[in-house]
Amino acid sequence: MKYHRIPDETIGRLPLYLRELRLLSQQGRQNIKSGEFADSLGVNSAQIRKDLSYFGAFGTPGVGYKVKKLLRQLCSILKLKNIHKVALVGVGNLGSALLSYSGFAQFGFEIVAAFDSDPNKIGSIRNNVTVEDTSKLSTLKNRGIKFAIIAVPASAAKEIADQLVKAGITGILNFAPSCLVVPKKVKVISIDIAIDLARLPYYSRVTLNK
Amino acid sequence: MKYHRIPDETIGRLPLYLRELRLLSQQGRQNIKSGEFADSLGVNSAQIRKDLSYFGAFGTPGVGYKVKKLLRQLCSILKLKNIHKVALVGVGNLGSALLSYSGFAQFGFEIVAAFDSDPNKIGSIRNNVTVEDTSKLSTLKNRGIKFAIIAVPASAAKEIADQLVKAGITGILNFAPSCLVVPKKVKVISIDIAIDLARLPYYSRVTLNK
DNA sequence: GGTTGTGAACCACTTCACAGCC
DNA sequence: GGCTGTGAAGTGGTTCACAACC
Repeated sequence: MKYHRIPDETIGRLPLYLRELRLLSQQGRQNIKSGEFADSLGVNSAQIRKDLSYFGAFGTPGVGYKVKKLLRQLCSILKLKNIHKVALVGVGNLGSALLSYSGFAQFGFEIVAAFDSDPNKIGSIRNNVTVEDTSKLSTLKNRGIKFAIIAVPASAAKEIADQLVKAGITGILNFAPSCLVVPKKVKVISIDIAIDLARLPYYSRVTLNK
Repeated sequence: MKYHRIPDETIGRLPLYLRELRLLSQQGRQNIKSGEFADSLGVNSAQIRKDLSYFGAFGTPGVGYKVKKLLRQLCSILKLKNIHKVALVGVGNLGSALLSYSGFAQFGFEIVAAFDSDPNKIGSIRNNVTVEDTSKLSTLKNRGIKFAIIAVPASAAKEIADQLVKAGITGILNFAPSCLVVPKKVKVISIDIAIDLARLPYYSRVTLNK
């Protein structure tokens, strides 16, 4: 295939494919065709084949894809073959929930550090992680931690992001309702739960009966 | 302007504009020009003008937009002028965090009901909300609740979604790692935190030094 | 003079459709 | 025969650029 820039949209879908393949694998499925796979994800089958084709030819014409093999390939493409250490900043309600969230493990993520600015929380242990003072964020550089989750109030997020960048973090998952400005080499993915919720009413047909 | 179907992408950005306008309003700003507004959000200024133009002409040539007026217009477009009651299904770690999350209020959302299948949780009170048995989901129909948040394990999500649809819910914010199939009249927005995190390593330049 | 609102141009992603292969 | 991989066509969102307006 000729060279093509790989769309961000494609990268966004690959983890979804991975999630579904895991499910198929657990169900004992050996093979899957792009058509059936697409149906279960609610996308077009050509979309899946095209997405995969950016990275090589993983299937067999007339047969389909081997579930386990494709699973490994996707992990490799997404650089999920090794365990990734993650730092959590902000141990409030949301941060605490994230600390005990089991869903990260399946993609090889492990929260190994937690930070907060509240003296009452610093030093406490949650899910085997000791909460450290945010002034210690610079130590991440020497601890092999490249990813961070921001779960602090909007007012503090920009400052935290700056410190994370200085500490050599290359990827940030941001839950603060704030637009973060970072150098190009750092990737930020922002999730604002309230904003996602705020999109729903628009689509809701106004019904006259209550 | 001629008729145009309004892109989903536009609807996705409007709450972001709303969030930023709130900030500007709090700072006492009276007016904002699309150029400055765009810069603060990291988007193109024509994008903002085009997004708004789908709904009417809200600005003044040569001057810009009145912050408070635009704020009201956006609330109106997004149907956020009234309080929206929300039901939460799944009172685990994430669900509990969502119950005490203060960010929903600014868009007029209020979690007024919570459901779980765990007998130990049913009947308990959290954030002034009594946890009910999931078998009571059908009562939502008569309680004026049109939106729901799913925060249950993937294995239970499909079943819960079906029950929510039957109970007249028109919008779902889904945190379960599962593709939900619902009638067209129901809008689902899915957030899978682990999947968003799983996109980060791909973008991370592999550095040789640890 | 400066900014909005918007048709037109542009660009990028999606879908089609079929050659190639099993 | 059936499905993959992919160039080509289609589609839709983004950006340009400027007329209209304050």
